[in-house]
Amino acid sequence: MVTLVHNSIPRRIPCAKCPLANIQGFRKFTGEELEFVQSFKTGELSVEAGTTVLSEGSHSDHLYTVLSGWGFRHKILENGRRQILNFLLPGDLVGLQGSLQHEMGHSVEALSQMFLCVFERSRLWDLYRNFPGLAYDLTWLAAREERILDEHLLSIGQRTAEEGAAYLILFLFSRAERRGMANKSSMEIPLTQRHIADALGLSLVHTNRILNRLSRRKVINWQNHTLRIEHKKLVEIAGWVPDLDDDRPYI
Amino acid sequence: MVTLVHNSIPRRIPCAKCPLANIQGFRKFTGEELEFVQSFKTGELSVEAGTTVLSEGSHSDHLYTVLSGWGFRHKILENGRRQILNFLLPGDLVGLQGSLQHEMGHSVEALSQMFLCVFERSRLWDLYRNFPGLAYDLTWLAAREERILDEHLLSIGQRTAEEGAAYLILFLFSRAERRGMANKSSMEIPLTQRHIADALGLSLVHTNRILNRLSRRKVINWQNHTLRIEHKKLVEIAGWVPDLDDDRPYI
DNA sequence: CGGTTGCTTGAATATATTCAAAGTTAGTGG
DNA sequence: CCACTAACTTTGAATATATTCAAGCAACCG
Repeated sequence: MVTLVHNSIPRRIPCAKCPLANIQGFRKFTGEELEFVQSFKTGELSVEAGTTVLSEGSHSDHLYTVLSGWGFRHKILENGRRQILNFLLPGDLVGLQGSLQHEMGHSVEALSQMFLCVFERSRLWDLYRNFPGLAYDLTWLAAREERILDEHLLSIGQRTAEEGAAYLILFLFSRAERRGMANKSSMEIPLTQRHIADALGLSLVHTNRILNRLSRRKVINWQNHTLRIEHKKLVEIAGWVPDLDDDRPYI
Repeated sequence: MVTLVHNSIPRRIPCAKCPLANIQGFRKFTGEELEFVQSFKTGELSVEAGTTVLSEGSHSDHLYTVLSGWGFRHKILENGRRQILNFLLPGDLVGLQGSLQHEMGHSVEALSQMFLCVFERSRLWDLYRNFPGLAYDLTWLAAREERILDEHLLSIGQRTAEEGAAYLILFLFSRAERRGMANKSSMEIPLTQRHIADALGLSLVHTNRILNRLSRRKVINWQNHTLRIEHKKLVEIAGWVPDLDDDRPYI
């Protein structure tokens, strides 16, 4: 299922022409950093929707940056219940945890076709020794992920099902918007209600009823794979506080 | 409420005699690192139980390492509901997130008297530039926190209340044990049921019933502030998988 | 003591799950 | 083009899980 890039995107994008560089709000590399990152990068990976990119408990020699497409991180209990931990969008780093520790603590699955940049774990130490700016970025990315997880924990633990759903939708929307994958009120979204349920820790049936309630009240409109939102209403329901970030780095 | 150290621990512990260094499983510094950390450290802080050490939304010029005592990180919704995100024990880093980003995304409160090492945020960049090993450690610590949060998310989202409680108790126990603050089956624990409830995202009443059920079945015994556990039974209920860590760093 | 904090219990209610079944949609192959 | 399948969504009904409200109890502290 895992295949090398062959068609729509050239086999090897030079980092100088990284498509992520054009996204507003993403940090720019210095010349030396760019040169290093180019050598750190050993290839590209293309996976189809539904593919498992990394498995919990495995040990990977690579880490990745999402170039395009959607994915998610998750963990599964022995009884089969699945918790979606976070969603992955372009610019997100994949597998850092597994690179620092023995094994991956979670699995990663593609929600749409994804293109990923492949980096060599073995050269991570070079990065730390010679590129403190990039090292700082890695910590920054880990700290931001921590912040997102904090917020999700707050959502699942303390918000009502409806508030949590509203929050999650706004979260996905704002992340997509920043990457130019959504406009003010509508976006293409490759999730099913099952994913929402597993991210919120709710049953599929209950999630369906909550989403329908929001639809009937014209807060959202989710059809085919496009989601339209009434931003103002959602913000009110979710108690959303926008997060003003620094220029965000990627590698 | 925040006071400088004055009595039981001397005003300034030299890093060479850091009490954390004696804890088994904690990483040792090289000579140069030690020298830097000593200069990075600008003081110590002692706080009483109940003190808020850092507040969500604030901007702190310091970061901290817990030298002794218990604390917790949390976030609060406008309606007053509180989610405990994680607990803090000796060796844990406090406020890294706030040092990398504009503001703290969560608050930190002491559960017992705590002693903390105080570091200067402004010198963080020196650390990255000159001590790649320490920089790596910071990323490692952030990645480990991420892993813990992943697990908590799994717990709250997918485990039953009883499984979640069992998991949380084992989690606290294993962390305390590694620091020599617990023996095989019993420990001093400064939490109330309110803290357990807020960490699990359950109401106080329900948490009480769940804990009593575990008590009646002789799985746990929690009286005064000491907790005794039947390790084997808890592991079975929680579906606990021990995490074999590297030597863990601290700063 | 009196006041506060934390634990416990019952009863009523609300929220969410499970089970079961049917409706919808998109894709596949004859 | 239709029949068929698979994946996803929707609904109802029964049940389980968890919350809220209210009250009482115990321990501790000044």
